[in-house]
Amino acid sequence: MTQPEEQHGAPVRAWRPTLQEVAALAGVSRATASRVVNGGAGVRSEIQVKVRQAVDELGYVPNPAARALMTRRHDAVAVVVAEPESRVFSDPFFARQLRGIGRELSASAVQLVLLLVTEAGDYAQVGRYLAAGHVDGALIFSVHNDDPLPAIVDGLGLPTVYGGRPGWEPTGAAPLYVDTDNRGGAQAAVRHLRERGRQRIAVITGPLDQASALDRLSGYRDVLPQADPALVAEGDFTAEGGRRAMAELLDRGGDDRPDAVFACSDLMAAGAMAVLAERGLRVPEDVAVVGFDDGDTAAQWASPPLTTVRQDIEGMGRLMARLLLTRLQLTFDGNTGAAAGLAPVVTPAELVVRASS
Amino acid sequence: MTQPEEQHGAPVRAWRPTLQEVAALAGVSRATASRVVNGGAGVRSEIQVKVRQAVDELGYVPNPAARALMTRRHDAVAVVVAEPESRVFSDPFFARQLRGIGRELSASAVQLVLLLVTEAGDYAQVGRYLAAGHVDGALIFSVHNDDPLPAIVDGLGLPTVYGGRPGWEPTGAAPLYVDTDNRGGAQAAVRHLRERGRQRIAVITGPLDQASALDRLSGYRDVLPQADPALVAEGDFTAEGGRRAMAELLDRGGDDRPDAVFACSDLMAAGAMAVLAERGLRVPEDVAVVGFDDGDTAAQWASPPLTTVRQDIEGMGRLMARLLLTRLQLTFDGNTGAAAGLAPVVTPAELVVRASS
DNA sequence: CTGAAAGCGCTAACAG
DNA sequence: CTGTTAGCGCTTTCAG
Repeated sequence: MTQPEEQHGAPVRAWRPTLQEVAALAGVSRATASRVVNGGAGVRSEIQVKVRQAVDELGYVPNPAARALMTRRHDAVAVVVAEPESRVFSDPFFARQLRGIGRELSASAVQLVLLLVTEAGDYAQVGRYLAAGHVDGALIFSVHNDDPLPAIVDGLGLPTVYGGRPGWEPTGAAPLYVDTDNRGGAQAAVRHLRERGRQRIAVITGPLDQASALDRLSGYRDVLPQADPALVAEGDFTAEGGRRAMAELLDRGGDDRPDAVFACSDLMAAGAMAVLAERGLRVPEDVAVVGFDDGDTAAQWASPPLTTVRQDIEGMGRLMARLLLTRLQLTFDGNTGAAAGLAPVVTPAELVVRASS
Repeated sequence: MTQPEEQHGAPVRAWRPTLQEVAALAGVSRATASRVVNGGAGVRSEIQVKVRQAVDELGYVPNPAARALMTRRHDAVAVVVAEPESRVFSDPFFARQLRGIGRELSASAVQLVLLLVTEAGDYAQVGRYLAAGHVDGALIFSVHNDDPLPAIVDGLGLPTVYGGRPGWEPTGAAPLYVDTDNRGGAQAAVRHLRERGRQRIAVITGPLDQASALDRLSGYRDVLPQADPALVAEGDFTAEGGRRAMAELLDRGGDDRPDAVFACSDLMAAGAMAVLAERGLRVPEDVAVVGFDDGDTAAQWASPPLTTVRQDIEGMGRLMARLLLTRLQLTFDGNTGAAAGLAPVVTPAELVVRASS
């Protein structure tokens, strides 16, 4: 008996059948067995059946390490999420995008490997992981302007798709990304407030080292180029940040307070509304509020329900995955992708009017 | 020239240095190079230096596939999340636990592979993935009573830790899990409402095929064994479910409506509060509300702020990871773990009183 | 259409 | 302490 005796019920299946044994049982060579396992192209169907029987009988599952060693493919992609301010996960935005990605990948039997960057030191670890060639490609989120990741994947030549337009100057190949029309959405939001007759429209921005935050601010400025600088407060996409920014806006103004505020995320809008409530200001009578995201929770459960800019978040996730997958396919075929007409995608952002404005 | 000519800036580093070349450059054998790369135990420090220089010079990174083929370890664990009702990601609960797990694993340089089960068919895919031996262990969340996953990992003998007590009868070894004191927390919540003088305390439960939901309901019944059955409504942990359940409770009662409600998740509490607001019922004057989770968003941003049962969500995630890691270490040492005194952990749940009750 | 042979890059005995 | 020798399990030319 070579198997160690178990002390408990669950048998640790330390030993797993190999292709060799499948071949032996089916009475064919390893090579043929391999062909069948990989689709069976060019194998007599009679033999295919025998091999598949053997596979079932033995419960054979290919060893991915061995396969990867040979093929240099892993059928896995990394999703890299940097959350320096531990923001990502309190925001449903990312979660929904992740779901879209998961759906799309699992349809192609490609594994999703989630890499969380929590502390600065993790960048090196993630870099090593990617450099080791664990995965065939990467999806990278919420890149800040000083983010080391783009340089890393660029240096590695790892096929990558970004979530949100990366704000850095492209050095090598043009980056592939999926983004919302942040600027257009912001314009629509601000225009809406103006059309409602609001005179002093404030904005609570996201962190200004991120392209999405900058773009939304640009949209605001497009519509209100002459706006009082005191109407702009920087937030960080979190509820707490929205809270702080709103308080700041109110404290600044004296009695010339804003009569509307465009918060660049729903979470910040929620924070802002909490402050307004505390100060006895009614929404929308005294101050109209518009958010951005429509990532369910915040917008729909706020009272009053939040007017916001909707993006198809899950769809963006799917798109990212799809883009990467075709890029990988092309790479495998020896094409770099850019040549094949792969290009960034910008999805529309649509204003949804509810009671808060 | 064997390397394909690049059409674009980014060089695809198709070729990567192997241990062989590191050894050659350092003037030692592969074996020695390998030893150095793996810590250098028992190698003259003089040679270690030479090898490390070669590693740096060449930018060598070990090929994980080759290594796994040999060692049968992957330094990766799977996190399996089944979200049949697409609930998981709208709930900050899971996200925070994930963060705890990520922190703990990255401290041990163990990779986190996220497996999302979205549709019924995905179970087979996840099963195959786990069976293939991609990972050394698994963390499994939100097991329902008919969940096929426990049987799968059990059959595979894959070291596993559950998030939340699995509600099935243990067949093999006793399952390892990390859970909150759901029952105790629920008792505290209901007792609190009773002490506040509430007479008709309703409960909005979670999905009753999940242990956590059942345990919370048990806590309610512990305190109010004689409660009117009409005061119990089944929810599903989502805001929308809470909404429906609350409406049901109000419609049932006639003018004998509840004067308090214990919602078994914050999200459901938020839904319930929305319904109460719509019907012109004040919180807490007319109906007191208590939630469960304290997963930031919902509880803190509700108005009025929600009284709820707090659990250390991130800590639970860390604990799960830690438990699995020590279990893996033991497995590697040839021990099954149960023998070594590894046991489930139940963390405390503490009532946090805010304005809603 | 099938089999034989040659590794992919690495680690783990086993000698020296 | 270090090198030599065998593979891990799989795919993939290349003959037949």
